[in-house]
Amino acid sequence: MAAMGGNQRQMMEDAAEDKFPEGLRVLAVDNDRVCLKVLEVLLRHCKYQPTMVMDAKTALKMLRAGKEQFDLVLTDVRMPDMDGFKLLELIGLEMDLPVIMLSVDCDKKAVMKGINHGACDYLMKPVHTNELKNIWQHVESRRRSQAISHMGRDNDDDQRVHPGTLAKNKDSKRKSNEKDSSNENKESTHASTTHKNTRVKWTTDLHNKFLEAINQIGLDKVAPNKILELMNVDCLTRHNIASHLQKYRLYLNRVKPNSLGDASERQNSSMDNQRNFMHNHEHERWHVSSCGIPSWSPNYFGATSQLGQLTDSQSSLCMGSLIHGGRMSRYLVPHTPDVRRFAGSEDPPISLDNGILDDIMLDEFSTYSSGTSYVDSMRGKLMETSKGKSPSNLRSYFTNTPSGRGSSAPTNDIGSTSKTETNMVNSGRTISTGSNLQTDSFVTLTPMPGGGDAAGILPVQESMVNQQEPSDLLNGINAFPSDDITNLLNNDFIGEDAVMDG
DNA sequence: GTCATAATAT
DNA sequence: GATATTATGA
Repeated sequence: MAAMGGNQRQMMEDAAEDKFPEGLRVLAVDNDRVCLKVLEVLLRHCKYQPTMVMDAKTALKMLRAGKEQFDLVLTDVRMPDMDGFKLLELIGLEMDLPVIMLSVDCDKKAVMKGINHGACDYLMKPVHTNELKNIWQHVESRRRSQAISHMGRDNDDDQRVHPGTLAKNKDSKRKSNEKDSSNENKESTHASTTHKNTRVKWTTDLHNKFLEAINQIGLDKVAPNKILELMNVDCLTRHNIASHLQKYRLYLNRVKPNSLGDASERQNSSMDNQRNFMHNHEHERWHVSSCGIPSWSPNYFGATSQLGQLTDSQSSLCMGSLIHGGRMSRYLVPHTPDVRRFAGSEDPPISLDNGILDDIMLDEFSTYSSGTSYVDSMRGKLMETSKGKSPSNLRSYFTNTPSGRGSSAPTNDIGSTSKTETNMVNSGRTISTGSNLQTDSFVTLTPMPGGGDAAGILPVQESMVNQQEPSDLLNGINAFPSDDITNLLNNDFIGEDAVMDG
């Protein structure tokens, strides 16, 4: 690594001298035909090789296609289909290319926005030849910094550079794939448009699409390629899906381990339950879960982050209700996006007329609020917790993932883990009762292996959730104390007839 | 297509 | 440092 010094540097310099500024390949994007023409003339005048495009989407397509290699992108800020900032952002995400913004607007904010989004320069229109003469420097300096960053690495012969601003590429150990991409790169000395292997962030939207696809296919027939097809999302690969699917399955296994009891029997009875449930709770089943909150963490499939995402006021609303001996339904209120409606009111409307679910629920809660010894003891613990003891040990029961550092065999843990989880459900619930938990500890409540996970699995279509009546949501959520209910909820995803409404 | 595990992010 | 998430390779 350190052995590189002179030689490579010299080569870089040579390359730079050979190629810049002449022949710099510039992709210019502007929806204004006249501006574009002027720009083209100027660029040619500067001995660059301009390619002119009138809209950002086309530009992006060209860049993604990679047929032509570009060294730099010049883009207008204001464009109808996709503005320059968006284009800038996407380029930053997917490839390493210097982007220069063009605008008639010399507003400081706009400039800052451009720079913050990763633009390497911001030029005012009309652009002058002198300014264009210098743009090659951005390419050169970027190239240098790339080379330097490569010098710090062993034998890493590809052209990838720093992580992008919005997504980081992993560019360390790459094996067979690496060869492929470096071969591609050899087609041209300009590697600028090489795509980064971005790390996919599974946002709620993405996950919803994923679930939607699974629902369409049926969990038993599901396969990465099919999902990929149905999801129809650019930039996603089969591998991305496979990885996510793997995680999803692990999750399902964890919350509904087949190791407990007779799997087929369980399945059948749950299916019956499911039908009943679907009949009575046609809406709840899909709405229980999703909060429509953009980022799911730490337990994506469990609803863990839902409370984690709550604002302070929402959290305190939870606490308030709980502390006052409220029923479960109350503290669940904040799970819904509709909580804001209640933020200022004492009692959200709660209806509990959902037959079996509510009976179960009421049973559960009457027991728990009337103070059995078990509950009392747990409450005691709770109070300790709320006095500052970290409940993280409890949390681990809920957030426990079978994969530590990838080395453990997930399936081995499942049986025992989930059993523990099940046992912990009550304590989890109790915890929530009395303490003024921090959001973090609160989070532990939701992913109960029972309905909690059902809630987690169900993250579908936030819009639906948003429209949902709080009472519906509550009824759905309230289902989770019951194991049976839990099963049937889980079966919404497992059964073939799990169809998402809407 | 699935799984185990490595790499990376939090 | 532990854990979660995602990528990768078999």
